[in-house]
Amino acid sequence: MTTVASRPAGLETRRAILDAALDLFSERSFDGASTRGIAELAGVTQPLLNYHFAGKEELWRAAVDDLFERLRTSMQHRLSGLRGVDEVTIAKLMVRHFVEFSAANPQLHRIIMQESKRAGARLDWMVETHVRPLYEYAVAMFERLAARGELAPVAPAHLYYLLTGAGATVFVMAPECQRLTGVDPFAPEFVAAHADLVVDLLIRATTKESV
Amino acid sequence: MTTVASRPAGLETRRAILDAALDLFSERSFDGASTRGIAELAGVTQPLLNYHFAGKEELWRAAVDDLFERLRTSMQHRLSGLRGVDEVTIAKLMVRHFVEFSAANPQLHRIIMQESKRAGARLDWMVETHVRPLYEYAVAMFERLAARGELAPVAPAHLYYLLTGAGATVFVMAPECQRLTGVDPFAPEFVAAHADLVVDLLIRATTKESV
DNA sequence: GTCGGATCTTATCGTTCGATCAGGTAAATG
DNA sequence: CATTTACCTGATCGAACGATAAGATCCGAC
Repeated sequence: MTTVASRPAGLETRRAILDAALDLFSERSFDGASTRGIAELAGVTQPLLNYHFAGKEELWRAAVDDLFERLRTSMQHRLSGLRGVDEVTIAKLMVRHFVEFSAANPQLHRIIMQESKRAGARLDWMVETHVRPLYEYAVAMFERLAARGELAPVAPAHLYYLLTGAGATVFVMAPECQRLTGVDPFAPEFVAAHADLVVDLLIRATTKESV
Repeated sequence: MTTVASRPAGLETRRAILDAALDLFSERSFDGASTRGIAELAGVTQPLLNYHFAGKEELWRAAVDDLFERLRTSMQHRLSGLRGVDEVTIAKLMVRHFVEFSAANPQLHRIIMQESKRAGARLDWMVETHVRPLYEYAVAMFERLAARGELAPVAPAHLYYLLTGAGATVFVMAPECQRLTGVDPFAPEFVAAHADLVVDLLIRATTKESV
């Protein structure tokens, strides 16, 4: 915690600001999160945000960049060393990792859902920079599974939003879930059970005979 | 449009304000929607909001009341005149109506998701006033279906958020869906197909043998 | 016809917002 | 030791926020 090292004290500060920004942006939306609130949560003064980032919009982009980067690296790490495994198993593993990541990082879909409600520059940037590559990857996987007869040839838009909606919503709405059901959706047992259900959902509910 | 009638000119204004408030609150969150923006969308001046409603918070509550009231009445209307129909059919019909209502009124889950991200007075009020009755009804239905062997005895929190997440997310995120996939999720064919998938998902993916 | 309450507007209040400026401190450099 | 540079803070700007006060308008009642 105490700044010890040579020069790069700014890197720790930058990280603290990014983490605080991610929390507040995801929880209170872009407009609802004030730069003063982010600064307070990060333990710094407000003008420091403008020293490290060009402005509020730029800070938001940096936080979102950082979040998607974590998703990519964690997914790659999870799937590394899987040579020769059949694609159905890989698909199940990816869905499972997606659910677990959504539980460990509820900010991801909170921000995505927030921005996706409204067309605009932030949504355009987020989609083209971060979401589309994931979507294209998922679509390609859907198509390979459908060609093998493992998945019904349902339009990818349906499958994609069924997957993200079913897998992430309960973690996005964790405070409501806690209050409404008394269940903590971040509890490891709940996350594991939910991942099982979503995997079953996507793989079994859309097998060829079913739809 | 032109105010014809006797006295209640205020009722039309009140309705215009409520509609505008619902659109902006759901799209830009409570903090992101300004009273001036709502007034402009409603075609009135900003102080008029404080004449018809006690304040921004009160306006938000009135708009949410109105929205949930529409959900209740439309559901009752859809289910009226269904005597002697077996419960599985009723359940399917309710899921279908839920998806269709979510498509016709994307504000519903936009507001629910927005407020559910963060504990607070607005979430508490919304859950206890509007969400809990729906949840209790759904849980009772899950339990009856499970007792008949039509549904696996999965914890209701999973089923509830699978249903709402799978059924509503694509409409909440309609602008992203449009830009990402080129598909308009509000198109009648898309809504119908999505409702089919969700019904299948909930009824078939959780039959006893599956989980 | 005029009176009274309901409806709506103009002007403005104090607060908070994001951003900037001028300066200050401390570590690296010569 | 003197100077420079990276990092950080206090003070403050104009704009936008939610709210209110004071008054205009209009319609039904008597």
